[in-house]
Amino acid sequence: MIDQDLAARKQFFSEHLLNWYRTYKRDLPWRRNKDAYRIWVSEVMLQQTRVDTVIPYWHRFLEKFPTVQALAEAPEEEVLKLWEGLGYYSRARNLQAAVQEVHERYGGTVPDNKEDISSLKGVGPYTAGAVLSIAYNKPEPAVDGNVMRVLSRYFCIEDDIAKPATRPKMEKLAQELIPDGAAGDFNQGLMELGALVCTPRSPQCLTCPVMAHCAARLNGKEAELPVKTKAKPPRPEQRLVALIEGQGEHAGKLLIRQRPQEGLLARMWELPHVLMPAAAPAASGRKAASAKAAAMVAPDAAAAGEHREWLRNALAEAEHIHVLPNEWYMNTDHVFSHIHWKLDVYRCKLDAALDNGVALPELLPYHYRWLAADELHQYAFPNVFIRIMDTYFK
DNA sequence: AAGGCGGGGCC
DNA sequence: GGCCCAGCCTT
Repeated sequence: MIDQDLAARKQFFSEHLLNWYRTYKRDLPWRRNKDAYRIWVSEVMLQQTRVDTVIPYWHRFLEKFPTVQALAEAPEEEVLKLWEGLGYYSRARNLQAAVQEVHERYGGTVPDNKEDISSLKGVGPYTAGAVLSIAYNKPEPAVDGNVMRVLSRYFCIEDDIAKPATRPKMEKLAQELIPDGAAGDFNQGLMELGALVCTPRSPQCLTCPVMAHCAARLNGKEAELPVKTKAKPPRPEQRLVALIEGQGEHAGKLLIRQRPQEGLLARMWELPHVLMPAAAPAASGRKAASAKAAAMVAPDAAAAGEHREWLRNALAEAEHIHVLPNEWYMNTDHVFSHIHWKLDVYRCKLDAALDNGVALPELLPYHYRWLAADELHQYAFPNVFIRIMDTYFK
């Protein structure tokens, strides 16, 4: 394509996308004003998370922490609790740390320049560009997955968008397209088009404001673009969960623990569980009754016996929690991007004959506590454990 | 460059 | 029930 055609194609895109956005944009709560803090919170929540999921979280979060100062001074457990179920919990911890820095170093005003805002925890190229353009109308690109998909189609770019090296190229292009004085609306329009029209599968080209000059469409390649290598499948982990039921003064309660400070689901609460080493092929465990019904099939007797023994030994050795596992209760799955937990849950009692104290020293990796049904709201749990405990408490 | 880090929606 | 959606961090 000669330069003049490319320039015209860019000009057409910028103009028509901006007009389309201003006519059809959704009425989202964080679009009601230009408060940089409110927009920042929305952008962090929207990382890897859909708009419909984010809206109720955003309302609860802003109601509880309406200002930079309120979030800066909040206890971390409260922040984590309001993030419960959204996933990627480091986003919440990074956001609070960053807001504390804004409170202390910038007097509560979110920085309006690339260098300062990019130095904040959890603020990468996308979030920096989004806040600068949407809140301050600065001509900075905000390239997320939607934008890469839209640009790769409209300009028929065949670079693999899963490769980090593709990003700078897309950012340069996105910046060149920003119309004078309209960075915020244009950047939001790019993402809005990706979310509503130029969707990952079955793009709605006939309603697209820039279809007339879309290179992928003109070449019949809108379904093949963007090029994106697939992620590796998550590695499976068989885990055994102890549903430890209190007795005596703890009757009706379950034993829960808080995860370590760092790593997966850091500082979240959960039911105690242990990793079961990959079973030998001979004792693989579960009746292969039609794969479809596998959702709730008990392990066979031999596998359940191995499970109970492993659960008892592992909890005793690693945690000094001595349990007597009883009957299998349920199974469920929890899939992360990189791990696939297959959980078998066993009802357990503490072994009265052995050390069954649960006021354990801080030296242990986990911190244990008894939980009553009406105390569930006080702790932040990953959804998978909420499901199990809801089932148990009815 | 590659891997760690959650959870939900669509077909 | 298997497919997809992905920014920022650390290593």
